[in-house]
Amino acid sequence: MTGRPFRWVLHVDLDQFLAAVEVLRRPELAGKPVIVGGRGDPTERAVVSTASYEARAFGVRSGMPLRIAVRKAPDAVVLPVDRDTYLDVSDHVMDTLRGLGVVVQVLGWDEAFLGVDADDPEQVAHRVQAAVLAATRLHCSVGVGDNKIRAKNATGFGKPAGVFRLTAENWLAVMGERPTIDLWGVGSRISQRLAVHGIATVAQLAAADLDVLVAEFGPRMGTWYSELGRGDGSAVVDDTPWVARGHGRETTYQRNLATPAEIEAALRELAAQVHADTEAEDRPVVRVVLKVRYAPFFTQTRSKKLPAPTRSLEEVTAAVLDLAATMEPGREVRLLGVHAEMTMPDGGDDAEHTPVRGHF
DNA sequence: TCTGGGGTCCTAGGACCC
DNA sequence: TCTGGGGTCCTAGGACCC
Repeated sequence: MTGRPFRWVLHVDLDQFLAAVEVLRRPELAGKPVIVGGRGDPTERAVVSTASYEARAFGVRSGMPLRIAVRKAPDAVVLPVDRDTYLDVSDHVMDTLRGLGVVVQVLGWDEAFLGVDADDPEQVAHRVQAAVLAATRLHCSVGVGDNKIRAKNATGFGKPAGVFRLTAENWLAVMGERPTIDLWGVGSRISQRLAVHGIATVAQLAAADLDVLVAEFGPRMGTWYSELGRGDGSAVVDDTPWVARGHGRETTYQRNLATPAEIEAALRELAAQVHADTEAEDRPVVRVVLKVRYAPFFTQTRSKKLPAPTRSLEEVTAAVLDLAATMEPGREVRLLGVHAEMTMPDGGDDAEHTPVRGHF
């Protein structure tokens, strides 16, 4: 199945997902500030994955260093990230959604687009919320849109546990005066570059000269940002299971690596882990990427297409060590990452591509 | 304040060929 | 001696998302 456009797109987003799952299995945490991040040790180099609403009241945000978070909320309970549990709960949620007879496009652990042709999408949204709550005791918010962009942007207005509709009719009224960074796919850098051209709000982006955007961002991204400003986009919902283009492993070391021997040992370990991930999918590696973050904060990447696709750990490791030979000698290494791109299975690359990166 | 780990996609520019 | 224009492939780096 390759997906089709729907009359309505629903964007379902679980509220404070990781923190909510932790509270479910430890009911005594209900109502308390809860922070999920790293290994649960706020003295380590790690960041917040999710904070409960009570912790957010202290100014804790996801992506914030754990050390800073506990300074803001000293009484918060800090818990380690438990990926396997969240994945199990996520599967249960997605199965529940599929059980409602809608087309489900999974976006992440706690998010999905639903394709709906009903006359009353809010009624479907409330049915979705009730079903998810009954099956998992988790609350979710639902954005209703006439395409995926509007549905995705609508969800935030429904939080927590609500429903909000955003269509061509009310897009500018609701979004027009908001800063461009509120758009899905516009981050701090792009919003700054837009501001240089006098584009600070969504309405200004919607009215901006396409030539200016294309000159600044290129033909593809310029056109994309122009559409984003108007809320235009695809209403195709596709339930084809996601096939990863590659796998990577990254480690930030609690103490920087200094000697060539410890760096090589770390690279061999990462290469072996990545290789195991590609083996598990039974697809050969076509390209390897090495990412190095030198202390304190300077990142380099090196990549290399392999002469031929390979399944050999020795060849993958050799390519990684080859790339590592260009690393700067004598500098302390804070982070190492090894990423492997794999061949795509036949017909696995015909999905609709969106310049919003990283959804899966 | 000091920045994780899992990803994807886009662009610029160099090398090379005709 | 001075050197166009188009295409493709590849790498490095940037930006964004959850």
